[in-house]
Amino acid sequence: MRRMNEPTARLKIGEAARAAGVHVQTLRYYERRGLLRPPARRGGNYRAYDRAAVERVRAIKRAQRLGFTLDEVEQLSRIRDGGLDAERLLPLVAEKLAEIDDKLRDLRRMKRSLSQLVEACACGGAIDHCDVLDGLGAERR
Amino acid sequence: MRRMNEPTARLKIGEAARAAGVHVQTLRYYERRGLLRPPARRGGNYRAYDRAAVERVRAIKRAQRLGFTLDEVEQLSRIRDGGLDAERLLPLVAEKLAEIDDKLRDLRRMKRSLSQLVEACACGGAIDHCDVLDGLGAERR
DNA sequence: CTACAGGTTGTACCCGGGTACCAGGTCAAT
DNA sequence: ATTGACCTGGTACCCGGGTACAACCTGTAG
Repeated sequence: MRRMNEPTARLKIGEAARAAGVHVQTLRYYERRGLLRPPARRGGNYRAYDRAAVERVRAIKRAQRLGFTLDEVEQLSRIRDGGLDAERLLPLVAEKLAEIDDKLRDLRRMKRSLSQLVEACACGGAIDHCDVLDGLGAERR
Repeated sequence: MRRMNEPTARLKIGEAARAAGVHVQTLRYYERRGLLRPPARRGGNYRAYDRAAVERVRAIKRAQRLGFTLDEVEQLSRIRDGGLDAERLLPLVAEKLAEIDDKLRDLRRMKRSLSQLVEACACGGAIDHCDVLDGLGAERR
């Protein structure tokens, strides 16, 4: 019996792309960029992806949504593969944490403004200092 | 006496750009895109910006940092200029609020992961499931 | 055997958001 | 009157992150 539990799935590129929620070309693009190690090949020279690759792609997209560039994702992974050198890792991560805090602050401010706007609208109201575009037009006016 | 308090500053483009923290070409680009109303002109056909324009640019940059595209900023301002039509405004804003919540969630998750990573490093440690890249490599592994 | 979906490499293009560069014009100081 | 910093419009280019297209190959179903 030659069957372990899920012996590394072997997805074709189209299947992997669907599984990861990206386009086929995106996978090839990541490979070209060095973000994704070239997968094994199987019959017909087809790329054979495993689940881990799919997860990695999902992770990349997540990191991207969080404001990391692909270059930064690359750095992070290189650091990890190089054994997580703390000396190199910490500054990078600290910087990212600071950025994240900035974004959190801005987003919270924005959320407050938008919520106020919605409320004002709901109250039928004249929103003359709407705080979102002239208001998003000024820190404070 | 022909002097009110700050009678709308009249900044040249370079001054306005410095004040707003962007490049001169960015102001012209925004003008071309219709994001910035063409400012008055003064002697020598120079653009004459007032403080409000500068504030608007700062606001645009803020909105952009929050993940709004320039097109969206345009929409938001058009809505506002059209008297803040609640029917049109609310769906757009609601969508943006949802997006903002998503981003907040992701950022908080990321922050947690990165903080854990930093701590683990500080403890000198082997961070094998570092939750940031294979971990940022997998939701849960 | 043929059709057809879906692979392969390669190169070119697109979009958003700027940037760079050019060949002048302008204004203030010297 | 000249110099230098800054302005003008116009056009071309760059970068990140894909996307499209061409020309060919593969493997399964009918």
